[in-house]
Amino acid sequence: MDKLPTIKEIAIRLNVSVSTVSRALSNHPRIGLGTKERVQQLAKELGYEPNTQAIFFKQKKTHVIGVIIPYIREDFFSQAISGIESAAIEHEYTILFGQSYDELEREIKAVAAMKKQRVDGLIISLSKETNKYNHLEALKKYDIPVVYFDRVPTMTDSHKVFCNLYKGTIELVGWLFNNGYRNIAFINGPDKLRASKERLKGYIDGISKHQLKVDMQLVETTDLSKEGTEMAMKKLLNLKKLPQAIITFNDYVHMDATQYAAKNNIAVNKHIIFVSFANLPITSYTAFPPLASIEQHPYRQGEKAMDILMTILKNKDAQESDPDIYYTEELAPSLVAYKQPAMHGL
Amino acid sequence: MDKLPTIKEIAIRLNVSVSTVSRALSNHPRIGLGTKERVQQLAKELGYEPNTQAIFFKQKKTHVIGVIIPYIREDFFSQAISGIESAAIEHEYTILFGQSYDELEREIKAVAAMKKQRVDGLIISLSKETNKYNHLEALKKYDIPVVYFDRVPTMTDSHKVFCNLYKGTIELVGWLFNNGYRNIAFINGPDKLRASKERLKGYIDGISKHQLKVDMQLVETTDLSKEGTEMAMKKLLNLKKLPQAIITFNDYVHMDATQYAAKNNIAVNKHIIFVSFANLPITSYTAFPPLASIEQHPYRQGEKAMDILMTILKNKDAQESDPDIYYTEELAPSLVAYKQPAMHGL
DNA sequence: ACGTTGTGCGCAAACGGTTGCGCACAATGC
DNA sequence: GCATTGTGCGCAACCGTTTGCGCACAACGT
Repeated sequence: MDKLPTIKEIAIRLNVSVSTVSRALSNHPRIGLGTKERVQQLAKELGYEPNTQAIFFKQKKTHVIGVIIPYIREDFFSQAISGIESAAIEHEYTILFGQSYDELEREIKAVAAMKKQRVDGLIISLSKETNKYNHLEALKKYDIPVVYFDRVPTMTDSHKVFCNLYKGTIELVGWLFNNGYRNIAFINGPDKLRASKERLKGYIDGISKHQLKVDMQLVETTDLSKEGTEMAMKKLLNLKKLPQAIITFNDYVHMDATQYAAKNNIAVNKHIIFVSFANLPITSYTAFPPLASIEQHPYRQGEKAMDILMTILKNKDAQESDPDIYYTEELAPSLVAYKQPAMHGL
Repeated sequence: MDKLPTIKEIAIRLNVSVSTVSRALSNHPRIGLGTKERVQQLAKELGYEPNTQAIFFKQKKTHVIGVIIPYIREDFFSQAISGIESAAIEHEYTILFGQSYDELEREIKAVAAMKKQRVDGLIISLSKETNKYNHLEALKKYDIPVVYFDRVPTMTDSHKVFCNLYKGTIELVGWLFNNGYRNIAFINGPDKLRASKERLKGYIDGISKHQLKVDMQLVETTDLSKEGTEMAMKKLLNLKKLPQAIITFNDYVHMDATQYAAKNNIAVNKHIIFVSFANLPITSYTAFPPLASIEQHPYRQGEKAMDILMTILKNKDAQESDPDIYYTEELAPSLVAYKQPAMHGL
């Protein structure tokens, strides 16, 4: 409870000025050797530790970066934040944490909180609802750079890291094709999501690439709820010609879809095979794991986002900031095949 | 890039002193109505927002609390942090995030980082390795209160929130007994873990309570790795008399155990039924969900921990802090039964 | 002996606010 | 008419640290 030792304390005890103490501690050349030693000695004895709050305040820096994600419970985001943290530690930064729960309103509040705390930078994965960016533009006034990851905005004047799901989907279709599947269905996410648009484009181009006909009856969407997915599955299972394979939007949809299929007496991964996105570790324990999945490298996305942010901050310090440079890092997704599917339907 | 408006700015423009501006903005009674209005008007026009860093610095507060957990990827902890966050928002606090990855060394570094940032308080769930508390004791010097949750220390002079797993285990045994099971095995976690000790005590007392004989052959331990769990299962499946039910340390062990059992031609949840701890949402998608699970209320533990921390901080502000009061909140676990098991072996 | 250069250190401002105290003036009471 | 009380505002210190500048003194060259 007694006051922490300050530079002033040391100054008084040693009968020197605070500036001398400050310089002695930072090894300034103009300070005599003897004085330096006495200061450093006493500092050690007193267990002096500089008040970083005061320093940061003076430097107008906090050494804190904000991270806002939709849901920490989603494995994808907890991996991403781990990647961010690991990069942050290397640069001696710490992380201020906030969730948007996919709600714009919460996102705005979280951004405001970060602004209040004067974070040095912000890394964010946008909420599903985010359709305007005033709250994020506002950070420019405070000179707080923003790096987006995974759920990135459409505007080009922003720094971002993401996984190219267009290519990923093409790869997934290709893998199915190469394993002999032709009648490939797709349960996509909500239309307005960038992630959905990319996947759809990839699906269409992937199908076309192999000289197959794109049949929009094979494409359903889900709002990502269990019910939405079941409705989509119902339609697919009611088609005259049952699909041979189903691509799902992500592993959560996958799990709902396969569960529904199983309930409806489909031999999952035999009768119809399922492939997905996300590569959740947990799927290996599920009753019906996807036979292939597109890994989106959340950890690496997080690391990259932090690296970019650090570059921006360093440049800013060096007054070399060119406000017209925008960093974009596009990661290649990778297809993870869990098993070769038993050939079927050929 | 141009400077943010400060109180000084406003003072100069209005030709009043900074103190007047400061008071006008905080509605001090001694400031004339006219002046107040002019100040507030100009502040609005300029988009003035107080520099919280400066205020916090002066007040020696940060309005930030640190949270350190072992793994954010574990659903339990991501739920807990969500609970902490929700309570934090209510009190206008933000969260500085850190993981220990169950390593003491990392925990120490994370604590040091929090200390550096001068968090107002710390909420922590200890790493498995943590056997000494110097790094946490050190926070006392900085007057940073610590609240532990779930993985709490043994010492009594600490604030803590946890779920009584002793009672939970007794309940689990009782549920099995009531459903007709007698030959109940138990795969526990590492002996040194408090969580393991509690469960073991609960198991023994639960068994005894129903006039059954405690047979230590039915108790195995795992280091929580897949291999460790498989070894434990192997021993249990090799007993002359196969257990009728198996209690596992948590849902992760459960999944490894049931997977192993299935591979060895055990009809999981028929031949032997499985119950567990943790109540992961994901288990409902798994091939072999536990028939009952002990919910440990991570979200509520997080909320509670934050509430306690807030009480401590409030009292400290009011100078009413009695350093000898230690808050302990013991949550009752709840048993969640997924299905009534088909009666068996009677 | 005098200017030059180097060495060791202190003064004071600055970062952006808050706050105790005091001062000047007006209104009030008696 | 004089003391009292209230009103409106400014001065200056303070939080803990950094840093430009200047001062005093010594060592040096010539």
